[in-house]
Amino acid sequence: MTNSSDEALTPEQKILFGLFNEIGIIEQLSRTLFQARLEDGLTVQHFSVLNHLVRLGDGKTSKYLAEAFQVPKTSMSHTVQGLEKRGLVTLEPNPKDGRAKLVMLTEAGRAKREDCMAALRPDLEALLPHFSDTDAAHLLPGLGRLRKILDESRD
Amino acid sequence: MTNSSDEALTPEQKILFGLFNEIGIIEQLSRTLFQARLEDGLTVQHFSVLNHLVRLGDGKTSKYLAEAFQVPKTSMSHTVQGLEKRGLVTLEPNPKDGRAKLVMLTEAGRAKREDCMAALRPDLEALLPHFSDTDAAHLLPGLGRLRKILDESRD
DNA sequence: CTTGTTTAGTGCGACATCGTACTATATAGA
DNA sequence: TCTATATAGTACGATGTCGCACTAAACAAG
Repeated sequence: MTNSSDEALTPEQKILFGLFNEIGIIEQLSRTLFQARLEDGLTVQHFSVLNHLVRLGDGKTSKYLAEAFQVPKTSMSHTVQGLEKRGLVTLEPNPKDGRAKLVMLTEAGRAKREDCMAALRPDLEALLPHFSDTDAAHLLPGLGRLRKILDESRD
Repeated sequence: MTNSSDEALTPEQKILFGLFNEIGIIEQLSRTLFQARLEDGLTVQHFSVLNHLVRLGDGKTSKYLAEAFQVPKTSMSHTVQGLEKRGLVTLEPNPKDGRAKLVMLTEAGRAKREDCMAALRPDLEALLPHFSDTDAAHLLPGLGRLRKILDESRD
C-alpha cells in the first residue's frame, strides 16, 4: 500500500498505518451507503445514538453519550437536539442533578430505529453472498481487540 | 453486540452490521487521535489527499480525487482549495481539457505529508507492543476483500 | 453558610460537508 | 459546421462539527 520512499515510518508501522487506512476506506464506503438509505435528513450519527439508546437503555445524559461516541459534548448536544426536534427523543430534567437532562426514547424513536435497520436490510442481504457472516466473524475478534486498546489508550 | 429484540435483521445480517459498527468505532477513535496530531487546521481529509498524491502521483483532477475518495465533487473541490491556500498544492490548467485543473504537489506539500507521518509515529510506536504488525496482517486480507466488494457494488 | 472549583449544557463563531444550480468547455451526431 | 448532451469546476445556501466562553448547578473546604 505504501512504498519504500516512506522514511518516516518503519515497516511494522507502515502495516499498522495501512490497516487504519483500509478501515477508514471501508468506513467511508459503508457510511455513504447507509446515509443514502436514511430519510428526513437523519444522519448516521443520529441513528447511532438512537441505536445506542435502544440497545443499552435510555435515560443517559448528553455528556455520557458524548464520551461513549468520543465526540465533543457540543457535537453530541447538537445531535441530541436534532433527535428531539424530530420527536425521536425527549429531554427530561434529572431529579438527581439539576444541571443534567436525561435523553429518553419516544415510541417514534424506537420505531424509527427499526425503520432504519429495515432500510439497511436489502444492502446486507446483497452483501452476504459475497461476504458471509463467517467471514465477518473471523475479523471481529481482532477488531474488537484493536478497539479496546484504542479505547483504553485515550484519557 | 445487538440483542435478540432486533427483528428487522436476521442473525447473519446482525453479524455483518456488528462488523460495520466495530469498524466505525475504530475509525472514529483513530481519526480523533490522528486529527489531534495535525497542525495549522489541517484535517485528516487534507492529509489523505496529500498522501494519495504522493503515493499514486499528482497531476490528478479534483473529479478524479472525488471519485477515489467517494465524496461529492463539491467537497473535494473545497478540500483541494484548502490545500492550495496552504501552499501544499498548485492548480495547473490542463492543456488537454480547458474545463479541468490538475492538482500538482509542491515541495511544501511533500514535506508536509512527511511531517504528518512523523507526527503519527509515536502513536504507532506506542500501539505496536499491544497490537503487532502480525495482528494487523491477519486482518488486512479480509478487510481488503470487503473493501473491494463495497467498492464494486457502488455505481 | 460561604466561597472556590468542578461539571452539564448552551450560545456563538469558524470551518467542513454536500445538494442544487450555474458556467465554461468538450464531444457526439446530423 | 451546428446543435444537443455530457462533463469539470464553482457559487451559494443549509446543515453538521467542534473549540471557546459562558451560565447554572453541584460539590468540597473551611
